[in-house]
Amino acid sequence: MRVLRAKTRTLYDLLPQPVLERVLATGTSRSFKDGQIIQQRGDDREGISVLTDGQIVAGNAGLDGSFLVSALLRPGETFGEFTVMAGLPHTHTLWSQGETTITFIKGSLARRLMDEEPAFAHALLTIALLRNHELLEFLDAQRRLTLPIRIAQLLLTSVDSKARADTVECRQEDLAVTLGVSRVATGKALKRLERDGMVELGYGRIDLPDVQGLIAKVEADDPLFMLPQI
Amino acid sequence: MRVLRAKTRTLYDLLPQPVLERVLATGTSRSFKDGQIIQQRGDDREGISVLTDGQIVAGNAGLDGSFLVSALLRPGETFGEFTVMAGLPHTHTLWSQGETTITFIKGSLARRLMDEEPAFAHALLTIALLRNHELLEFLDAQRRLTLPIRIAQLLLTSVDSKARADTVECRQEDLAVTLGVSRVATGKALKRLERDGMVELGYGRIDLPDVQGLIAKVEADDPLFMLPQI
DNA sequence: GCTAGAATGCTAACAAGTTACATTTGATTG
DNA sequence: CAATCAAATGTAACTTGTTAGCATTCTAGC
Repeated sequence: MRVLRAKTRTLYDLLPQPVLERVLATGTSRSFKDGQIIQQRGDDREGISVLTDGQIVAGNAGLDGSFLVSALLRPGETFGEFTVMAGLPHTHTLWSQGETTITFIKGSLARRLMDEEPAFAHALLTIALLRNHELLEFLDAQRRLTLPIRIAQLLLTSVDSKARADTVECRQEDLAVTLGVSRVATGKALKRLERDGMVELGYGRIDLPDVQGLIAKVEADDPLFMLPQI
Repeated sequence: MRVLRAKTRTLYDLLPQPVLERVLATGTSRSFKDGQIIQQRGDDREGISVLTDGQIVAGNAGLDGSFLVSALLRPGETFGEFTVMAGLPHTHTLWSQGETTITFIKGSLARRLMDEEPAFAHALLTIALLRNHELLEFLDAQRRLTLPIRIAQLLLTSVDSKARADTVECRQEDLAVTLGVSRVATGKALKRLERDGMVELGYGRIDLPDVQGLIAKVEADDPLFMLPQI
């Protein structure tokens, strides 16, 4: 599955090298094969995990047992912080996509580390706030914007915003999963964008023949839409 | 408007008194009359604000200009942290409900304060993680659970979980706003709960004649549903 | 070239939410 | 103590998204 999500800042970007090394050295490394369950919704094992290699899918079972994806994690991203700071159980079931490795820092060690390395606490705060921002924007978009516009926003995150035209290699299914809607709805919305000349649909790819026009269209509905500039 | 939301931990709960006093003394106090705009979506003024008195509604305009509420803030709650730590603009327009007072700590001072008072950084991290958790649970519930169940969860947050029966004084509109759905959808869902004998609808009030039964019903769909235990 | 599996397209029936408008409720008042 | 009116709730027509099933198109690999 292709990850479609704006790149976020992670521990790798936010910590000075020596601190990062100390953090990773404090934890213990664990590896998972493709499709293994890393943790279950409701687990209350206290600790902070850093994904060091591979990819993780986060989600939960719906009422009918089907699995609903909530997020995709990439190397450098962390999870489980709130088990340490807030004593809350894990909200999501995580499973590995391909070979993955995580570094697990158990609660007591994590707390000590935060006291001794203010930069660590600082980085975790920044990450939590960024994630918060992302969640709020997502929720907001879901309420305020139509599906075609949300799809356009998502496509634009994987594109050179200066380009005149570009191509995104992804399946409609990938878009659907990230936005939490069905593939059928995604297909319909893409067709509407195609009628407006904003995209051209291919097999496993979507061409954006007029990136600037698409940006303008999105900004007309969401004036504060900004492409991530990290 | 009645606030329907589980009580969360705030700076007031998380900071030792002397630190709290220092934090509040570092900022400057501002007051707003009922209905005044405190900040606009997109503002990028850096600073952390603490709501010290009154109530704030957060939301944004939809495509048609109508206002969509995203959150209700209560005394002790903070906002704007990510303008300081992540350099991001405000996601929501805020406006005061009734007379409100906030304490605004501008970016540079907030950063210094976090360095000098680790407890402050610590508390902000806890708050951010709790909010994260709340947002993830909300998003998750929205995808996985039906509206009647989500409404039941919400009603149960304002009720004595030990009681046999109880009453919630709120308008259907209040429930609708907190869940981000229309009042009509809320009414329909409540009717379904009424047919199941789980609620009795009044004018500006909802009776829960069988609190334990309602809890059981919710837990059947969301086994990890837990009443807030602060 | 063929072909099989993957991805997309289409349809129909249904579910759930929205908007706009109608009705009921209960506090206020002459 | 009716009459009134704004607040709250209810109803109906419509929109959008969902599921399910199947048809079609694409492409990597034989």
